[in-house]
Amino acid sequence: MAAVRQSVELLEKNKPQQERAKRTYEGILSAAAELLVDVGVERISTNLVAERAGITVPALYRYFPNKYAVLNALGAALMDKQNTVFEKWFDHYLELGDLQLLLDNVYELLKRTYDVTREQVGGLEIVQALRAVAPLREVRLASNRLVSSQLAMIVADVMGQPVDERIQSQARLTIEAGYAIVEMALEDDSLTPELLLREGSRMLQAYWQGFMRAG
Amino acid sequence: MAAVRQSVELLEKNKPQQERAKRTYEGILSAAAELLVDVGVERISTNLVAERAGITVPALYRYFPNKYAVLNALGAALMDKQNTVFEKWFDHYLELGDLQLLLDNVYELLKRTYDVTREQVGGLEIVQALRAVAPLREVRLASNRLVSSQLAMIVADVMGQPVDERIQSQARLTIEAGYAIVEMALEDDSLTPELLLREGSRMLQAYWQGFMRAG
DNA sequence: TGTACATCAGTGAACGCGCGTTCACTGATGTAC
DNA sequence: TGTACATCAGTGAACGCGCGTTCACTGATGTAC
Repeated sequence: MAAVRQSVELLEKNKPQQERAKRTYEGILSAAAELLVDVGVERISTNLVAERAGITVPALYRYFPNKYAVLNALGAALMDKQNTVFEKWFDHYLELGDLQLLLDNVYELLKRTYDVTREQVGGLEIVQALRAVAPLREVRLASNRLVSSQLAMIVADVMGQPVDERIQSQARLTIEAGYAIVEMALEDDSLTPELLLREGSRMLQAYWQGFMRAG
Repeated sequence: MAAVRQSVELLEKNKPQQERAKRTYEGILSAAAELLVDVGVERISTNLVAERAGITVPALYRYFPNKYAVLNALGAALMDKQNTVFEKWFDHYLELGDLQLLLDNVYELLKRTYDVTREQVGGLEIVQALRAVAPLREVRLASNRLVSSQLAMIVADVMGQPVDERIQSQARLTIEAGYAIVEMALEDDSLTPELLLREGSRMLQAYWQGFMRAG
């Protein structure tokens, strides 16, 4: 009797080609981001998005098959930015082949991730929609798994160890904890973001410090 | 022009008094939990909930003013269970006045929180709805703040320190990270929950170990 | 123990509204000649 | 440089449906006498 959740098309339809179309496309994403803040995931609709973007609904349907595809595009763009921050940071400090240098600069990573998420309108709401909306959940999971397996591989390589379950889950946990810390810093205004990010980086440092002594 | 998000009534209306009413009330909550799994937060509606609970919609409105109140009741019940787990664990190991004992048993706390969330139908979905749905977000934040300020107070007391911002954010971060770990263990089936919870507890231990040496 | 009655619990029917989606269309843009 | 034409972009109108919410109501439960 349980209704099986139908799979949802998340891919975009027509790509915008002309200048005007690109503005429309961007306008849809901006409107969606604003509405995520103003009315929330549970209330957002293609009608509302089109109205706020100043276009008619069929124009939206030209580019997106449904509202999940809009949220997906929004989420994918933000995750891309976050992943880029991570990769740049990682590559930069890895140059010397010394993991300790990475550890010493965890705060910088958290702060940059925080900044990039904060700069995006509705950044927090987007990230939380990725957690809560089922068709998007898998997108987020896949992205986090990818990043953490890259992390696990490189760390194992530098330390001359095999990529076992232990190191995989350590990497996975690190990524997940990192995002949780950033989200908390965005969400909670009773403590300053800097303080929370500081503490967060101390936590990750302490975690890896033990591993590096043991390994 | 930005639509201001209206505040939403989250409180229940009539409390069920007779036996039959209690069954109806519980049936509403169970139906909502199932639907959270089957159709997701963005699709759940009072109509769907009433239908699945085997009652008519006005019967639901007898107890809840809207769907947010239903989700709120569901979320509050789960957070209560989680907080109870925490408090029992905390009080139990604090008896000897030794924080180290608490640290040594962090895994147990995470595992019990994991279990209690897993046992609730739609536990993960409920927790994520609490994050993503704005009117509920504050409920979750308030609960986490309360628990972490209690933690901060007791820890400061045992260590003979004042409750400063530093210790407050440390406690806050611990609670938030704890829940993030549990949620990841529930969400990701590519790594075993036990392994992830183990790693999670190692992370929290390493974090506090440094604090206790320093303090 | 029986029943009348007050209160509690749930129903059926109705409402206006915004939702997602599609259609045949008009208008804008860019380019081949 | 001008224009005809193909393609791209967006519109207006319409649809059936499920949504939240309310109403006057019937039926169930419990208790005073």
